[in-house]
Amino acid sequence: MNKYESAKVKTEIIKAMAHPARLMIIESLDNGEKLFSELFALFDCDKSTISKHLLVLKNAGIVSAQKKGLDVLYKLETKCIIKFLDCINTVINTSIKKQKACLRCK
Amino acid sequence: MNKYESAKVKTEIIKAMAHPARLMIIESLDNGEKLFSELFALFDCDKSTISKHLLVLKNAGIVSAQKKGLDVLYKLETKCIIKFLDCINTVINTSIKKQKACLRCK
DNA sequence: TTGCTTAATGGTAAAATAACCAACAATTAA
DNA sequence: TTAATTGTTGGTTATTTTACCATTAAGCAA
Repeated sequence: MNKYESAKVKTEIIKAMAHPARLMIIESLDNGEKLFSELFALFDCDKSTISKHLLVLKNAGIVSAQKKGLDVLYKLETKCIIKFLDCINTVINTSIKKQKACLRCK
Repeated sequence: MNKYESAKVKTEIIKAMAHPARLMIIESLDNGEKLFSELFALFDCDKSTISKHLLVLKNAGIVSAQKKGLDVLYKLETKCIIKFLDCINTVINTSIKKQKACLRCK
């Protein structure tokens, strides 16, 4: 597998995180496993939309699903995902700092 | 700013990472700053394509650019991005392990 | 069984993303 | 100045992603 193909595999997982709803699902699941109905309640959109977002996360190996009667229990497969979000905040804060510094110069 | 908007800001950065070429650029810049020409040499595509990928990374605050004569020097703004890639590998390895376990069951 | 509830799937249209080519802007060297 | 080189931007087309609606499948309860 060449470098590009190797990078492509990684981006499949990153792409799965690259949607506000899916990111919120991940953050929510970090506090413990949740039922589909609980996750769905976080959003104001069609049930099928959330179901498909969860499918994307499942296919990426980020979450796993388990039937519980009529409902489905979802849980996070790897905790490290959350640590990354701290880094994202660093990027955001760095950008904000630079913008402010830039304003002072003008 | 509500939770969805907050998540949206974060996904802007994640989306910037969610392309094989951009991920390779990030990984390359982790070894030190690079000229555009050096980064471009990693790929087999149009120069404008790479230029636009770099613009995406710059807009996300992941890299910064500095003119050096005819060339442009790019560098990584935050090192933590790289640590995340370790996590991605964990997700991949976990998935592979599960697949193998699944095969044994059948 | 017969409804009732809930998540998942199929289909479609709109929006976002990505790649190429062509043209441009900036810099260097003759 | 003029010509050559290099990175960026504009424009177009093809692909991918996303959200909704309608339908289906699975499980529960009367």
